[in-house]
Amino acid sequence: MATKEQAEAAAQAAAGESSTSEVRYNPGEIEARWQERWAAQPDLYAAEPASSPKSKYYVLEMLPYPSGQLHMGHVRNYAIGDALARYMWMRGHNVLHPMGWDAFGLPAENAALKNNTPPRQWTLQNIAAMKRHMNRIGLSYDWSNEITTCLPDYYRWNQWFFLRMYERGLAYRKKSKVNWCPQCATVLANEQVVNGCCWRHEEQIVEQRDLEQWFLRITHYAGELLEDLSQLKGWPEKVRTMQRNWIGRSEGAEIEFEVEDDSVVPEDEAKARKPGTALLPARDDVRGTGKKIAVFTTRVDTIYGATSLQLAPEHPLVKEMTENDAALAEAVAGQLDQQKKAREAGDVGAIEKHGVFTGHYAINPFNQERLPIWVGNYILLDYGTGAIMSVPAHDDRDYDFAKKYGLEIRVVVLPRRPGEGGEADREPLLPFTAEDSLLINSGEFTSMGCQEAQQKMAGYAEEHGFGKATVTYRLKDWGISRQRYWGTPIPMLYCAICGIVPVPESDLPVLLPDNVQITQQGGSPLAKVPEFVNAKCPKCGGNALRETDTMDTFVDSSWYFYRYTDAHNATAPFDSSVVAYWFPIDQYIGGVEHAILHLIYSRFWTKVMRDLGLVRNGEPVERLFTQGMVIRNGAKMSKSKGNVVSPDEMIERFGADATRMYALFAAPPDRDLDWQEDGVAGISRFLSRVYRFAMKYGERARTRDAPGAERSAASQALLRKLHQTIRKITQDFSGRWHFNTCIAAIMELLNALTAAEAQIAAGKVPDAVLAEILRSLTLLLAPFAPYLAFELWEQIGQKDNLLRAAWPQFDEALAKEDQIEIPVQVNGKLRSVVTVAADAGEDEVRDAAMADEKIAAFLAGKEVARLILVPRKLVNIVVK
RNA sequence: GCCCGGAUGGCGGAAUCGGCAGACGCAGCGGACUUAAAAUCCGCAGACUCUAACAGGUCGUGGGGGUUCAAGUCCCCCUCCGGGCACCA
Repeated sequence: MATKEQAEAAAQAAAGESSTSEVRYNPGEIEARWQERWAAQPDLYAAEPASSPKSKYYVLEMLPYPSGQLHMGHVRNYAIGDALARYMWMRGHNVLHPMGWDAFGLPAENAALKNNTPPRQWTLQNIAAMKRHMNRIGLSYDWSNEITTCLPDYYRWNQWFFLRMYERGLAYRKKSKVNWCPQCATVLANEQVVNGCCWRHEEQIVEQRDLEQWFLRITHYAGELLEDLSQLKGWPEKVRTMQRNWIGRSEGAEIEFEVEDDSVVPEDEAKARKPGTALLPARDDVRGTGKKIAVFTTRVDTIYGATSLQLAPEHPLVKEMTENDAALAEAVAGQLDQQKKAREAGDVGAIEKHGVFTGHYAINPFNQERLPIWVGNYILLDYGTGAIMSVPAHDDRDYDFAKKYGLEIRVVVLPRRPGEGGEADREPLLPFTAEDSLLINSGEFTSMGCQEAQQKMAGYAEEHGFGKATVTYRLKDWGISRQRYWGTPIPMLYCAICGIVPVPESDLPVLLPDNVQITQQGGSPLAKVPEFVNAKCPKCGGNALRETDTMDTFVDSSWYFYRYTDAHNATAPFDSSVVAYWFPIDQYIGGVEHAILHLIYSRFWTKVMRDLGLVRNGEPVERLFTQGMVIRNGAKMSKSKGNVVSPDEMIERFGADATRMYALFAAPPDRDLDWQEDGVAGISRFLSRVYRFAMKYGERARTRDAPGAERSAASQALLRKLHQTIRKITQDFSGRWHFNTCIAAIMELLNALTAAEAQIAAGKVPDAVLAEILRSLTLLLAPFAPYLAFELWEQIGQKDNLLRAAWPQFDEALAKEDQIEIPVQVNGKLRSVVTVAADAGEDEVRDAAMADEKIAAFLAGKEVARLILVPRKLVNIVVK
């Protein structure tokens, strides 16, 4: 180790030299120069054709909405993808790294209203601006397959896919309750409703409206979407869990209860019936009406404990019952109203349970008991069958409800073991919901375990024709109709004679007209354009009306990454053989906010395309990476919080290299990143030190001499550090992606170089060694600071394209330390450190430890009970 | 309520397999260079404690317990923060 005096002498020597040949790192000048040169080589980052002998690597960042502004979240996302793309090129892969624009959507219409600029013009201007910003950052995109989703050469294929789905029954129209955002003046998908509010307008309560809508049958793939999640080993567990919950598979049984025929009920009994009465025993003269109520349950084993049926207020049978019962109609209407108010209050979970007795009864098919039929506000129409059997003893919600209305609570399951729910084989604490338990009072199923009973009872129901085992999903079909202008027209016609008629494929694309008056009033703006609306029916030639709704913009982003492989194809969405070469995407990078919406739709679309015979892969993305948010002053950067730092300003002050490198250095990429401007200045200082060092010794690094065999200790040490750095970064790229520590390692390498500067200046490090170090250092920097790397590459006399230069190989022999420090502990406490040869044997290490003065002092007069020696790690001496 | 993350110096973070806690950077302090400043370079730097100094000691990774020769890392319990889902039968 150098003494303080030596170090100061070296510093003085170095300082003296640099003052005579003052070089300054000027990122503005360097980056402007390289940008010009890169702009002159449009195919610099172009992927090679599928015939390339190289192995393919498809790296993709989520395409942005062209708001016109890049924010730090974008910079971080793209810096990660760009580092990976550049690394993969240098590793000899054929890299596809495309970019495009998610260009349809409401902001363009809002901007049109505000500035009186047509959406198309506004969007295309923004795209041009954002593309300039991306190029300024120095991102290695292959623009030859750029996609703009609002242009007809792209959206015609949305229409084409829609027709294919329509032919297969995967696209259909139905009237349904839909989520309506008054501010967007359009329908929202279930996935776009957050806490009962609009995803774009956090304060806006979503209303329910009845509308005719187009749906895509994503539920057809619910099972597969769920099962295939287990194949996605390269996806974050968090995202897989979120999708699993969203799909929400429940195994259970559907059981039909027949409604009792009221006309045969004796008059006195009928009079006795009041809301809240308990169930009635089985009667011999009971007759069914033939009307059935199907319920879905995951606990068919508890069916002997059912003491009422509960229907959703919107259930069709309730509608029927209220027709001749004004009092009931009023009660149900009140209930719906309350429900709506509670939902608007926000906290759905806290809504008090509420019910109305309908006056009717149904028959439990297992024991012929007669269950009162209620309308319960906690029953959801669109889950399961919209009706349940209520088993108060064994369900939390049913228990609350029964307590409130005094319904009978009948225990049919006992705990097997003490602990959960009370003592074994005794009446449990209610409600008792554990399933590892035993049935009682359940006819022939008594004394079975719950799981066994579930199977047997579902089988019994099926045998007797009143039910079956079934699976229910939470996932619902994807409503894609939007009453907006700036989207893909849905290629459908309504003919007075022929009904719904698809636009023939030869008539695609259905062009979105330009001259449209945009208003925020309800209804699609396209409906006010007669030239668009009025068409001829392709079947009968008569007058027909066009569908005036447009598609959800998530349709655009569900398959865009396929189009990137063949964006100019005019006869098909893409060439399947080219897709077969590039897919699946090797690495997809984006924000976790798309964990459900975009990433489920994309998986669905891929499965549809596979079934259409267009692609062979069943999943679009092999590995997914979700980067953390960019935070400043403890909150996510946002205009409303006033803590936004603009990338432009950072680039202006410190350069693109420093800005993007800081985005990788400040935190591991999967964690949130705290933006500190002083940190960017620190990176800029580091790049400046690299630049000055390289410029000072660049001339010597131009040597063509091969490194000689004889090397000074200084060269050995530097080469060791170099190869350790290469090893660290290479390994990190292959999995962990902790670019923050990669950059730290490059800093350490530079620190070692400047610490050895006196020896370097004195010629103790041969030029050939210096050349190897500078070349490798430049290559290591290339994924993170491409401008500086290209500049230095040239300055040290390299002529070939840096991006195609081979990534440096590390040499284990050179990376190996010849001496290592072994910590020595006594009773687990660090007492000394001994230095031994790296290949020292156990005896040698033990002897060195025992011989150490400090250790000897600790051992004096004590008995060594045990000695633990971990090779190359540590020695721990246990004494009594 | 349920399911995932996370908590380490003044700050961002490091410690990849149970083996020297705090790499690297920021901010800070001291110094060199300078007429001066900026820039640059060198050095110091978890807390407490002992010492004139050298050297040393104790404590320390949100809190409490445990396993182990050894725990930021593994196990159990708890607190706080962030995210997702939520009357899903």
